[in-house]
Amino acid sequence: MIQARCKQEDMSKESAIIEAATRLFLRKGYSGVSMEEIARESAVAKQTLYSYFKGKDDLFRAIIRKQSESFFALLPRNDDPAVNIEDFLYQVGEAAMDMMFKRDTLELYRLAVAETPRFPELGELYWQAGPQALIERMTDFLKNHGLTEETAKIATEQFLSLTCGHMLSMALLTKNCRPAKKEREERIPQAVSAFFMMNGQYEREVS
Amino acid sequence: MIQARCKQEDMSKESAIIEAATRLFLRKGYSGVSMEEIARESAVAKQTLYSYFKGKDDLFRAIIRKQSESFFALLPRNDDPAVNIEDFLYQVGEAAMDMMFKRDTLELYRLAVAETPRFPELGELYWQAGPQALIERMTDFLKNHGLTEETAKIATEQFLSLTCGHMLSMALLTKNCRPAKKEREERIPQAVSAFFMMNGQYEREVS
DNA sequence: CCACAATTAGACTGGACTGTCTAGTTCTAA
DNA sequence: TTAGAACTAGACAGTCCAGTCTAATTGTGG
Repeated sequence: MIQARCKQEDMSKESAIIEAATRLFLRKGYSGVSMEEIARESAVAKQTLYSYFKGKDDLFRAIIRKQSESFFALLPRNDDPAVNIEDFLYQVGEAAMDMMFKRDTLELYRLAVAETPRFPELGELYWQAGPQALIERMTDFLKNHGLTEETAKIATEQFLSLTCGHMLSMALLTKNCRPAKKEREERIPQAVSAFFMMNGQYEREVS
Repeated sequence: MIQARCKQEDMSKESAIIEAATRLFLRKGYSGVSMEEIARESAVAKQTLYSYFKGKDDLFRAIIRKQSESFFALLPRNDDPAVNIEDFLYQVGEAAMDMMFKRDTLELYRLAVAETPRFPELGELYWQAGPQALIERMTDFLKNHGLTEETAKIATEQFLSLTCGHMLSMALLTKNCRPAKKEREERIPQAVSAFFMMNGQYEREVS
């Protein structure tokens, strides 16, 4: 009565639940959402909800887990050793910021931070799937371009801190306010030139 | 019956409430604490609670407001123009990290991030009283030492991102795990030398 | 000693929420 | 066609909580 039927309902009950729950959790936080609301929003009976998921925490874990993985799957994965460092830095910087400052990513980040005391493994997971994964990829790339393990790690952390650090702190403490594309973009060349100053031994063939 | 009486109960009801509520909110978050619990913990009747504060949100706002101001009151406030830049950077870096990575500060930060959607003015307040205040002080200092407005602002943000950025992200997503003093201290000279590389025109008379 | 204010314990209201249960309905596969 | 699975709506039990109310107690100033 509430919603038109779909023919291909094989997987669609579960995915409707997941979709609605994701939307609600990202928008209103863990405590802000009730199972009834999720059931209503996904046009499914409460019983069905509980037949797919053991309980609210189980559903929440599943949602956030899936969501964080799919978010961060978009992180740049450039292991072409032919690319020079400068181009790589520009790519990573831009991709990382585009990703990090999307509304949904910020909300997920907020949610992860907020619920880390209650669901510590989600904070861990989020860190691993997101920032840590990016750090590893970037470190590997730099190692393949002649930096030592230690230097590569430090340079990576510094580069990401420079691009995202300040604006991330600010965005997390401000409702509905994300940095403008333009403002974001100024930070990349700053961070790139900082990188080269601190690792002066590398060539800079591009402008 | 529960607790021995104190003679000087003038202000002590209210301060007992504030103290207990602060402890509880920092430990368990907004939704995780009930008014009954606060009343019990501060050895006060529920009615008294409501005579001092209009409701849970009113109490919460008061607590977080006060707490964030008192936390950040400890931020370094060095406007002695005789101090050279390098010393200043070391001072600020150390103070900022000591402050930022205390358990209570991290919990407050987490709380502010978590409740920003619900209490936007608290996120704003936290940002103003904390990071923003530090940025302004540091920017002023640098302007008094010859940097332009724009350069000072950029250098400040970069310096703070470099010292705190990466470790803050990690600490927020990890329960009960703060970076060790030793690990924190390595970052300061890195950030200081980055500062001077990017602002090469300034003398470096100290090691 | 009295009047009044502050405080207390605890009951209570009204509402929200999780998770279960029931009884009926639709879908599907044999 | 029919049996069983999946699903539905909605009631329900049990818990928790914010905020109010009452009746009693304590402390204090006059």
